[in-house]
Amino acid sequence: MVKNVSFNDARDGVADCLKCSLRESVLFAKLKDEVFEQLHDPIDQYTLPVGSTLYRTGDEGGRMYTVRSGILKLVQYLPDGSQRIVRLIRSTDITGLESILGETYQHDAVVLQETEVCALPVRVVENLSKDNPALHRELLNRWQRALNEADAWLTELSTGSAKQRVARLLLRLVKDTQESQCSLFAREDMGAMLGITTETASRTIAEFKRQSLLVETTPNQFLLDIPNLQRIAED
Amino acid sequence: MVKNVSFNDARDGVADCLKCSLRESVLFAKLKDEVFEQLHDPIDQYTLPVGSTLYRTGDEGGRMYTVRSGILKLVQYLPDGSQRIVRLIRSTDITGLESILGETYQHDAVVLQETEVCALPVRVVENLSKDNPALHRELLNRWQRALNEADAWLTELSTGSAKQRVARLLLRLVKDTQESQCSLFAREDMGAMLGITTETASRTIAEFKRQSLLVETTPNQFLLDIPNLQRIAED
DNA sequence: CGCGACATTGAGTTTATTCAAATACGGTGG
DNA sequence: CCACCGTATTTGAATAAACTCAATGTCGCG
Repeated sequence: MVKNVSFNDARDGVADCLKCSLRESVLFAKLKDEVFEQLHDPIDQYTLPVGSTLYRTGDEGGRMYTVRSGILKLVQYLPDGSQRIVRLIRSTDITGLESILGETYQHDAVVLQETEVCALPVRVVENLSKDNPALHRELLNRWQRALNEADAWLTELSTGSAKQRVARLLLRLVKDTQESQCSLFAREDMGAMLGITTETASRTIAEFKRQSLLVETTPNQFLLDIPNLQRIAED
Repeated sequence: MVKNVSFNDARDGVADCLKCSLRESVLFAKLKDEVFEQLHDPIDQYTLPVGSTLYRTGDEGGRMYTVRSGILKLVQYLPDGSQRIVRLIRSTDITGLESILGETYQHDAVVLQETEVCALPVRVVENLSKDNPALHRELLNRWQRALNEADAWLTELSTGSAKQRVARLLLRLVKDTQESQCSLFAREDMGAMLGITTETASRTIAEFKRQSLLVETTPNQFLLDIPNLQRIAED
């Protein structure tokens, strides 16, 4: 069990959106330079260590977050206390969208790999989207993206045998990148993503290693045998 | 396997939104009467029989649908052809939201109980939402609602033992209604909702019946023993 | 070096799946 | 109205998969 670290003191400073290296792929991609200069509400940047919590279920955040780098898990809990990871948030993703509706956060957002985020006050996003149809449309896109992701987790990661699920998770982790290289999560987290136990996750990964479907190049960096993993994922 | 029935000939006519009995709870709830009178694009109404398909994955629909009555399943398919039901759509729900982004539909939408829908052309919704912040906000709400639902299916309906999942599904089916009464789906569909086999779904339901957790009052109408189902769902 | 956290492995048990058979059910046509 | 057909449900038995609980290994860090 990972201890809860707050991120109060992780503030790096005010982001310079104009010079943002992710400007192309971020929520604000379509905005003109002039618009940024109207921003009097500053956009804060944070760096969050592994195990820290960006926000918690039920918090009244009032902020959405753009992830610049790193990985977060969105976690929900069952009445019996067991956890289920419902989504991963990665570079260029946005999380906490629900706060724009005035809702409290629906998940715990916990850092799996050191993460840099920009905090966007809801007020700012609302104002901007009011007279920026492009931004507004981008918001809808993000919502739909989250929904597609949620559906994919159901269909791909919560259906079929443990071997299939693990294979599909691995393929998902490298899909975007050209590389067939990726790093893995703690077995407990993999279990919580796939709806299987920690032990089953571990056994499956261990077996994949023995079959050279996974080869560890450097610590926690794995090369995947994509064709054979695909065969497992599909049949 | 249910045969595919198109709904081409199911058109009932043009809806009279002003007199809509669901006006309060529908996407257009907050619109003023005058606005409806500006609608030159008519809103068609359809009645769909069980087993028919409202839209298919990949269709370029250009329409969203408000469900007036009945139940639809949203289905996705795995490469091996097996199906997974990712959500149910019921009275006052909207489906096909993705079409407002110009995307094709992400699911097959298949009728489980005779369903009445109103078809909203994307063009109409876009125009209305342009100068109706309330409608616009309602759209966002619907998106978030779908997302919450997707997450809940993952957490509640795809986690834990078959007994727990079935119990949670049953509780979900009566949650909105005051009654502890509900009708059940085909076992094959229940399996596809819960990520279990048809046989396991059947065995579990049969066992619940023997334990009087479910009592059939009239054909396919069941009274639920909610407290005991809750016990099963949670432990 | 040794501690603590995590990963792996083992053995036994439970649960779910598979494949097959039997039963119930709804609707149709005689 | 009843017999019959096709479909869905239920049940059975054997098998396979995943889970539980416990022990052992491994790795990084103080």
